[in-house]
Amino acid sequence: MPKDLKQIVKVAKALADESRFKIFTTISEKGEIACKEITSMFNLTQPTISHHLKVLMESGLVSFRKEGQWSYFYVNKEVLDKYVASLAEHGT
Amino acid sequence: MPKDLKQIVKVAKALADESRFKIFTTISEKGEIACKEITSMFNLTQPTISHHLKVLMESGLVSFRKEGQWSYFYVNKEVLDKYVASLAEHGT
DNA sequence: TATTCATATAGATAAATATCTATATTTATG
DNA sequence: CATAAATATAGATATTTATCTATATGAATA
Repeated sequence: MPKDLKQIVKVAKALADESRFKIFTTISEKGEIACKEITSMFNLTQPTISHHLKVLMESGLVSFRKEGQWSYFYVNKEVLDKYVASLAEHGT
Repeated sequence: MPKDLKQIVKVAKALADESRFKIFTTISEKGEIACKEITSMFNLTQPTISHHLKVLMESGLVSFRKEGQWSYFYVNKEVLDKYVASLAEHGT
């Protein structure tokens, strides 16, 4: 059993909602994206997007940098890679 | 956005609970294991284990074969690999 | 400084779900 | 066939959570 089990499960949880998974995919595809633009792409309110971003951030999967009044979110690839690697152990 | 998004999210959901993740890991490590033995390894009742196995099965991550009164559960590696691959696209 | 714009937070609510107890189902064996 | 053993199902409950509206915070600009 991995010792960072809780961290792994946190990442799994972050990906375990369809809306949030789509948001994650969008961030990944864009490289960097502001909350505003994400909100414009989904049929969800700004606070709901903000909530999902928070969950993604708390899992470590996503980080952000502040630039003026904008927050630009991006995928933290090391965290994703670590999650992927920890699962890949169980594959072929 | 992947077209089998719902399937991917189902797998993510299956892994998004600590107990269930541990059960999954145990199945993977053992190769094949009966419900009974899993139950003996966790501080959860047999119906709860049975519930988690059902969720894992419905995600496709786990399959089983019946042998007499025992059900032997095992990881469906193609499904895991597909999940891992779909995530790895977003990594380095 | 007043206003607008981007994001975050608070609080409410409905839906999902992890867990339990009790019971059913299925298979092996006396 | 009766009993035991392994697993599944039903139903209840408490917790989690996805979403919303309303509001706060912080930054830019007129």
